[in-house]
Amino acid sequence: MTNIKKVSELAGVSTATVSRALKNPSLVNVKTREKVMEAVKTAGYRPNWLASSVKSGKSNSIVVLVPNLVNPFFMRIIEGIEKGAQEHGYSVLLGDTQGEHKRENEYASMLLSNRADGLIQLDHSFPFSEADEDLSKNVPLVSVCERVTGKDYPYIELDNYAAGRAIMNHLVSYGHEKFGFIAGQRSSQIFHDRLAGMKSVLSEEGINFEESSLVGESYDLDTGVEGVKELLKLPHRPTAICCFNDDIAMGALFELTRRGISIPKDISITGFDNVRVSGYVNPPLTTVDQPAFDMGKRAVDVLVKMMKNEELTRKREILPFQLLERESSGPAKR
Amino acid sequence: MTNIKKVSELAGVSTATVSRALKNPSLVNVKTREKVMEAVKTAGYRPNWLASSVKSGKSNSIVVLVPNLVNPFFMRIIEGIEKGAQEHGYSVLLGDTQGEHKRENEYASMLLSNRADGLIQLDHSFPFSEADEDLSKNVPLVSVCERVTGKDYPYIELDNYAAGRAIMNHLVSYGHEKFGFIAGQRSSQIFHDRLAGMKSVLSEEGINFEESSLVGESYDLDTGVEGVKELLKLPHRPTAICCFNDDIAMGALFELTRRGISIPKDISITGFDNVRVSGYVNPPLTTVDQPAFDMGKRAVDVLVKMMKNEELTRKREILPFQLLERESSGPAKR
DNA sequence: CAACAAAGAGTAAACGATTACATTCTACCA
DNA sequence: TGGTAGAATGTAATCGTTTACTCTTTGTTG
Repeated sequence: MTNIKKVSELAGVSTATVSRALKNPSLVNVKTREKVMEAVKTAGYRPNWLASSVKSGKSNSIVVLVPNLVNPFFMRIIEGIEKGAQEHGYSVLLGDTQGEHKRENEYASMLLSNRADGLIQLDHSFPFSEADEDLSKNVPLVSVCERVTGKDYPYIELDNYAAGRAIMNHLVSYGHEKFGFIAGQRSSQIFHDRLAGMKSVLSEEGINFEESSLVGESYDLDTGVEGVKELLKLPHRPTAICCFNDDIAMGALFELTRRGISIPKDISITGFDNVRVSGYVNPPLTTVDQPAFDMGKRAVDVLVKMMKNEELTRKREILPFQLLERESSGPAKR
Repeated sequence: MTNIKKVSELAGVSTATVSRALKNPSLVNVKTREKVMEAVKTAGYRPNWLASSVKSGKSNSIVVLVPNLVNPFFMRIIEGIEKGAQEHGYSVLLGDTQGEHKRENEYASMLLSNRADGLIQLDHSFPFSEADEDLSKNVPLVSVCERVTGKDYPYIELDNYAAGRAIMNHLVSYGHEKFGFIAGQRSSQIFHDRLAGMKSVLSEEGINFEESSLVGESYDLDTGVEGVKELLKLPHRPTAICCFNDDIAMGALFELTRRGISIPKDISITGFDNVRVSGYVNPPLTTVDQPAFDMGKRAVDVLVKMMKNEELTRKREILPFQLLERESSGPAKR
């Protein structure tokens, strides 16, 4: 192992000088500096990151808790996180939780053992009730997409209420009156926000919201398939189906098409997230674009502030969304 | 900060005893052990991971170099890596390279500064020619999917040659004679393997391979769209299009459908990877299933062996593939 | 020319753990 | 009863850096 001592001997100076030459060059004489650099080069020396970190007490790493890596929307967020982390000089530790509390706890405890300095979650589950009590303390934690109910951790999201309204306004303007909804977990805060937004438009239009028209409990393609099956059994078949993400919507689209139901002629479909492939299915999905990359990047900005104990100007960051009216939605069939 | 010294004072023992009680309990008397555990609990002590790592010289972390996080096939591999790493007690550092050598180099140098002990790449580009020369040494490195040409780093992949043959046999058995190919980077080894497999079948069948039928240079949905545009301009329109991954295939499917060309009646399409959504487009894609999760997990197994300086029984791990004959391929139009 | 500031470099003490070695104590056996 | 093995614990060195503190040298100013 080539350590700082070897370099110092090679350069004929003390280890302190080597360290200064590398980290704080202005403190050492130009000629010595050059000698040191020369020695560094010939020795092939790289400062031991572990050692510096132990000294500073900072690992310069952040953990990202992701329920599921295969979701391209999450991954886009993580790309943003990665970029932001890199710019701030942090590394990203991947915490694939698969939704298990045990794993979430494991990754989160990295904060307590100095393996990581902060945590970003793409879920709303941490810190959960049975979580390690030390972790419920004021650790640097930021939520993206979701917010933690009852706690006041900062979070980055978009105005899901407004987005819900936007989708529903769009459909209502096409004359739809009978809706189906395929959703994810009921515990999700953003689910309630979006639904509330949609309901607000419905009530303005004097349209009833029926509990039976809300089906589904998770987020994958199959949820869309099963959701459609359920919705088609309803006494009044919906003319528009709002899905809470693009995967669900693509599943729904698949099942409807398979049954010979034409989109959007017979039924309109909307998604959410604007994952890339949603623009390449037939027909392309009407959906809400979320600035996923930016959300990730902003999350890091906020987290870095917290880790540096800087004051946060606000706990809540709302990013803009955009309704993409594509071909999966159209005039209601009468 | 609660450190081992505080705990030792609280328990009325030396720091050595505390350390032993935690890491090597059999060396400590039961009663003392309990006292220590008690103190650990009341102090809320967690061993400082950085400090232990400095001592051992091992960071117990591995870096994963990914060209692109949004690809669900890569992400499935990474899920496998994550799982494997966790089981072996390693953490995963995310290295999103976006295909840039500079970034690859940055992440790879984590190995030299003790920030990580090993590296897994989902790409074939590292170590590239201009790479830091220290990195070209014998570092623990495993490639998944791709292999590094010219070097003998271990790699995990499937028999792409055979998979290429399987796809082509399938199409030939449907009577296809005129093919189009939409591919990714020419520098990719697996690309050549698959193409060679396909060509071998063609030559057995006495079918000519035309250079002009091979288009495309990257891996995304647009590559499929553009590829189709190009292929349709050919003097003899292909009756089957082989795409080198599912994203390309879905792009192709999208563009063909948009032009009113019916799949598979007019043209058959095949993909590769079996990403989840490929079974939920209309029609579902004929593709090759790769055991992505297992590939990731196996890569970690191999890497861990390397990091422990154990002997590798073999450098090359070939995993089984499966041809999924779905509805995007069918009898050739005559 | 005395006095003092500033620059440059070295010494040694941290950081928080682990562990080789030394020490103490008990128990057992000849 | 003396000797020894083994268990249990403490002391202090160590990992590779960083940095507070000290010392020397040089330059500046009244």
